[in-house]
Amino acid sequence: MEIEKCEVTVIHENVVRAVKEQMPDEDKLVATAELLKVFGDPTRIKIICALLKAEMCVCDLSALLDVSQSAVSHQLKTLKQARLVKYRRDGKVIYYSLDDEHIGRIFEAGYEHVMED
Amino acid sequence: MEIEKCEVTVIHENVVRAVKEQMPDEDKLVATAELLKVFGDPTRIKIICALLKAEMCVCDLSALLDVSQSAVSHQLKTLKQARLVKYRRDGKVIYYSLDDEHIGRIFEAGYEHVMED
DNA sequence: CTCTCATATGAACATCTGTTCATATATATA
DNA sequence: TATATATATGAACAGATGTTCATATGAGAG
Repeated sequence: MEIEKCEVTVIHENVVRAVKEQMPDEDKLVATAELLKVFGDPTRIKIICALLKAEMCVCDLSALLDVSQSAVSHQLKTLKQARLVKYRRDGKVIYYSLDDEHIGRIFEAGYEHVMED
Repeated sequence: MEIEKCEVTVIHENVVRAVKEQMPDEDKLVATAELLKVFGDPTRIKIICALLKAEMCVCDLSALLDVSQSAVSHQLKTLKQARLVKYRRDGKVIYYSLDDEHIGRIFEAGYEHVMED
């Protein structure tokens, strides 16, 4: 009958119950974490920030950010999977752009917070 | 005199130059990535979401989220270091809350994007 | 001062992540 | 078809990350 105290102790039952009712679905929270995680890497956020200004191809991003072509390509794959960027092909060149104006809002929210210190 | 092609090839010089001028400081972008990275974990985003509703102590968070006391405490440390949460002591109990209403904005921006699919 | 309990912390460990390197794919051009 | 170039991809590896476990710290109660 060994029960660790803190696993079970709830100091403010009413608060916990009230908040529990207001909490969004677990799935949605996990999805939100997964989305924001994609913004949480220097290379990726630079790509996002760059694409906020103009659509660009892999070589341009590579030169602009001073990151290898392979690294850019790998990160673009991550961004694609998270549906943050879309692309169009024109001959040999593939142009990437942000999938959605919404993406900018998330970036801005983070950036503004950083600038307010 | 070996130069890999893509490291140097810039297909759209003018675009790259223009975007480069508009890019924020490297530091700020890295800081933004570091900030958003903190939101990119299921446990932490749940803590943030919970504290959006009410200030809570470690035990309550542990019970609410069904995560061990130790894990909650470790994550609160991360959140503290990123200045996302603040705390006040009342006897044995330490109450955590969001440091800033701004934090909610970032969460909401991500959450809303998730809900729009 | 001692006991209890809320919280913090350090080490260990398994997993995840981002880059590099080598190579493959796809498209245009000669 | 052969070659050049833009991009993608898989394996490998080092470093980061999140949890657990054991233990420490700090404050109130007795």
